[in-house]
Amino acid sequence: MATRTNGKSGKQPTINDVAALAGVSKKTVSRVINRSEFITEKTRKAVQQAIETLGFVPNPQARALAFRRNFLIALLHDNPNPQMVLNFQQGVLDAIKDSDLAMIVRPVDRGSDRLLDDMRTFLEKQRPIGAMLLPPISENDELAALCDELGVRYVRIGSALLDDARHCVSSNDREVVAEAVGKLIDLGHRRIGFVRGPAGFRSAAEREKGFHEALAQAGLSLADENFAAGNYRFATGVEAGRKILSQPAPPTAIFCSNDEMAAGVISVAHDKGIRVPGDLSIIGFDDSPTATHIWPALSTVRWPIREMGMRAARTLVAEFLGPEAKIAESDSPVLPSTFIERQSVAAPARN
Amino acid sequence: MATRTNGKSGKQPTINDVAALAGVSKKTVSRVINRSEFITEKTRKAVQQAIETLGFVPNPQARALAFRRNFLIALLHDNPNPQMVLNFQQGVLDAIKDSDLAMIVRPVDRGSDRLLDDMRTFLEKQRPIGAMLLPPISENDELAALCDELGVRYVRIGSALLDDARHCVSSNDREVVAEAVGKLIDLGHRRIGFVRGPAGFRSAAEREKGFHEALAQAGLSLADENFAAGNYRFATGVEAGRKILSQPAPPTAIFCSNDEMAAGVISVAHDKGIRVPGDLSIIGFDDSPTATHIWPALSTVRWPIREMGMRAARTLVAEFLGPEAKIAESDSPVLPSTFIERQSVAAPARN
DNA sequence: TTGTAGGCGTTATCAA
DNA sequence: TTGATAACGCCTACAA
Repeated sequence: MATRTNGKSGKQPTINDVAALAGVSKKTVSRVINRSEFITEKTRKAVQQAIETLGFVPNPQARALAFRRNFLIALLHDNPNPQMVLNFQQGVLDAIKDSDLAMIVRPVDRGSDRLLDDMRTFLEKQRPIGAMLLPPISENDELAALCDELGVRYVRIGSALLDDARHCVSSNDREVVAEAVGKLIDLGHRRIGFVRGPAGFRSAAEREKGFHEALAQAGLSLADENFAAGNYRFATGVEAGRKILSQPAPPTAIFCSNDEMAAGVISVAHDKGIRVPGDLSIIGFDDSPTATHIWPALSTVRWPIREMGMRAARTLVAEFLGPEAKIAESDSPVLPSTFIERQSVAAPARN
Repeated sequence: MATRTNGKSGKQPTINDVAALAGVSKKTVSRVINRSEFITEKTRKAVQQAIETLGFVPNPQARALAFRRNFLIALLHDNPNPQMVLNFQQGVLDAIKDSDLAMIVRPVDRGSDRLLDDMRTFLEKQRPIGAMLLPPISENDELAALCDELGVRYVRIGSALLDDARHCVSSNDREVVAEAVGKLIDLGHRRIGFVRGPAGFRSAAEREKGFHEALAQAGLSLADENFAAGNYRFATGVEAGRKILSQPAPPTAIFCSNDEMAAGVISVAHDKGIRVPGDLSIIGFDDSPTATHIWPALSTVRWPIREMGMRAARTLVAEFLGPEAKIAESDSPVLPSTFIERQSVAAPARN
């Protein structure tokens, strides 16, 4: 019994239908699909023609089986912040839009002791071409090693270079925080508070370094009573605000390591009748929706997260995307962040 | 040449390896994998044994090819709000955690005139078992029809019943808005403003109905000057606030159809020196992160979005999940929302 | 440059 | 209840 080759049996047309219509072998069609070089322009056109008249779409499942690899890229994250995850997804999808790739999303539990096993099962089952690791799990070296072991490409997203350029996309948190705090100093602020992110997070460490760099450059230092450690959540911003703003002579400005904590500090200021920015300037980090929704609107740092998503996808699977997706050797894996000035910053009322 | 059947060639063991080790045919192994009934307990155990010693995991790509169907469920959304999308994803993943299913995510552009074509290509390529449509694209009947045509199951998420119970998961926006506005009335508010969502959105219409229901029940009505139409974005909340709060005798309370617009109204109130909730009570909708990040914290309505994600997955693919995922006939597809009281609501200062 | 034969790992068919 | 054989749709190796 010959393979069914009619294109009208109600099913999707297959490579056989295309081959029959174009009068070539299915291998030739396969070559056209996969952009092989060894094809005469003439046959290529004939095959293209047949593909179009039939509306043929290669079956990804069959390709996946033959290639021993799924045309998927996986996004692994621990939900650092929804806006970021979604913006990143958007960037990835911008990059793979016209390709054969799809994205699967996998939230993971960074705290779980089964994390590595879960990831192994997931990667073995899905066999994605590559995986993108968002912070903070991107900082986990064991995960990267696991990807290597399983032959899954990976890219780690971070606040600083976490790996070599082929495996990393990052922002420049340290630099841009130094710049932001520098602006506070230029405005005349001398007593500047700092709310740190959670211990063990690279982003928290980088932002802290940037803060101290700026202070050191101006010959300033951070007093213990102007420092608080949070965990990037609103509630810890409130705690930080209560601690720092309860002093008789609180600082005239506070740099918070993310917007959510900055919102917490601002809300304490409102409670205490401290005017922002009149009495207190505040800077956050992330440019989250919160930054513009609170009052006054928050000066903050914008991560180019959508661009990072696009870059991550290109770093991972450039050859599956168009030629414009190619990344030059000279392209840095560091995508610069931007300081955004809004209403929460002003010169200090008095010296 | 016989099929390679050694389990040690560095590759994953296949069904052949299992069959060889258990001394049965591969079809029998297949039956065990797929929980066929026509298997002696004895052979079943022998096969199980072999599966475990080999650490065999069925290859999803091969299954997908043979089944002509990918073990995927697709999440289609138009990014209504990141928190919601991510919470929904989380719910879906809760549901499919221990199954063979994975989730692919596909943001779409509701405005694009290629929307239907894009969706068709996507669904034909990926061949997911089912698709989940988030609002507002869930309201698009053509999309649902497309799913039907392609043999892809679907579930539509909405603010009200958009389809029959097998194709729908919804909240009860109308009721809960009526309840929330009822509370304002109980507190003594008589002049209550309303900021509507964008025209053409079912959620906006449902919330509007709920608002008018509550007013009607108390014999009140909405004055034109206390009404504004927004598009769910912060900026339109600001516009609405400017319009409604510029009157000589503005309302003592405003219901906003989502949190983002409520934040805009509150920010205008701050600008004008109108105290919230002293002079003006505000209620939002969504219980987004913004609701707790602004000052004062916003009374709002919480959508059970994570539960809806879980329910959507179960509605779609109950038979792939455990028996506990089964949905009874009597289970309503409506998951009730909850009114959350925070600091933005109080009794009016004077009558 | 193109085609033939065979394999990827699973399920379906139908006979035993 | 089980198994041999043929799909599923595409790709690789090798031959022409």
